[in-house]
Amino acid sequence: MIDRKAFRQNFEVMQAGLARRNSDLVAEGSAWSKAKALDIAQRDIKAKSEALQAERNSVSKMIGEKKRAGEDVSDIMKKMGEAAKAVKVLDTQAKEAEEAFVSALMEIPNIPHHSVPDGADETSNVEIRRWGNPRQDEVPPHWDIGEALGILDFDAGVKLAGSRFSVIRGVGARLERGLMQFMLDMHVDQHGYEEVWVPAIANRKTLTGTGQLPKFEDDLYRLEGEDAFLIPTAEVPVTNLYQDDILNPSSLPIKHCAYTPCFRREAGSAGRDTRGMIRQHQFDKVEMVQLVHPDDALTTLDEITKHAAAILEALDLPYRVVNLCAGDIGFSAQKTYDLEVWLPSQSCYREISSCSSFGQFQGRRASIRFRSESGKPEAVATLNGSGLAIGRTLVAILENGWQADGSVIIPKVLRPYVGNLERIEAS
RNA sequence: GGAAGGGUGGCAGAGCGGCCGAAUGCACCGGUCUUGAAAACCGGCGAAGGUAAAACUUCCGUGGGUUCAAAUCCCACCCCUUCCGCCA
Repeated sequence: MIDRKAFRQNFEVMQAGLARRNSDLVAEGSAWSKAKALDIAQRDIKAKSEALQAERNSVSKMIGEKKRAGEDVSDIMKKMGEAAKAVKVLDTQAKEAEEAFVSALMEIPNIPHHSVPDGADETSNVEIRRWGNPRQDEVPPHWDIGEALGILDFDAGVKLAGSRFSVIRGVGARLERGLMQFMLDMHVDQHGYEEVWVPAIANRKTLTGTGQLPKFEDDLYRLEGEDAFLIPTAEVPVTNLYQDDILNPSSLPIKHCAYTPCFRREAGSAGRDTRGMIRQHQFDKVEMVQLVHPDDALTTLDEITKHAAAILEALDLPYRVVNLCAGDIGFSAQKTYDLEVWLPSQSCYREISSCSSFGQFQGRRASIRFRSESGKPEAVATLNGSGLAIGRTLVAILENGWQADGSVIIPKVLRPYVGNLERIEAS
């Protein structure tokens, strides 16, 4: 959620920032433009309501005092009976106005940081750096490699659950599990994160705190008969571990990593990546989350990005870092670096990790605060990054490690996790 | 699923329809004392909106109701704990 004081005081600046995402966001009829009117209405009705409440409170107090003194108060009480009704009406209106204002605010995305490049879509993203030597020879797509080796079974996924589900078998399954362990171990042992194991189901409040709700309900799997959803990312439960808390500043930064399955309906991506396991309804991911002092948000973003990149480097997978443009960053994000891994079958880089700073946007929504230097509670800054998406990592390993004889070389650091196996061969 | 009990400030835990945003203890912050610390003593200490600062308003699980006045009374819902049942 954007800061409501800043919304009033820096309206023009924020509007310009928002428009960098998409000019529709500040157009007539947008949540942004509605919010301004709703704020004025809200303040106006509240002032009226509060004045009347103040009067009711003071008269009520007086009635109590007079009664105790034995005086007759029936006249005043009769008069207050009328006023009480008016209070109720105004109070209801004030609550509605406040609610309308807040729900408009909830629909407004975060303001992009000034270091985020201009642009409407991914074509304007800016490459920051590259690592590794991408192979340029002809490599089959991972689904052919995986099926030939007997470790990927897309038909089974369809049979069991539907399209965009898959089954991993044998060494492939062990590799999926090994990747998860390897990534968690690295973040815990070398990057200083505390591992947490969290529910894969979250309630409405939790999903609102990180920004998936109310706007993106269609992207989530909702549980029948309950106001709860399957999580689309570990970011949701892990960040919300601290919802409604006021943290001691000495406890910052808080660093967590977690493995969870992730569930996405992919409502808007029909026809994209329909083959293979690039885009699944269910996938595995190791996520890093940090809660930091607001001043440290951007430096921490660099740090998280390095932590994610360290996994790719350890696996010897070529990648590049991309600074997403204003039109391409997510709803809650202030700034995002994507890590894109080289996929030789497609001769291009594909997203494998997304590292974002949310500034205080989520901190305000989820009411995660710390006691600031002034003694007043202030929203923390939150960040997260995939470290990494496991299914896509498996894809990258299959393609980058593929040999002309059809086998796949397993990266050295993973071998201890798969019984010291050096390569995957057809059985 | 059945039964009982319970949701109050960071925690524990009082609370008669008005004098209750709320006793008390712990924790925390500042001070006295001390070489330093502990103890003891003194003082401070919830959040949100609002304001230049105040005033003022709201918040005792959530939503409604009764009343001039609700943490306190009534109704509904949610959650937690314990016991029973079921169960990885």
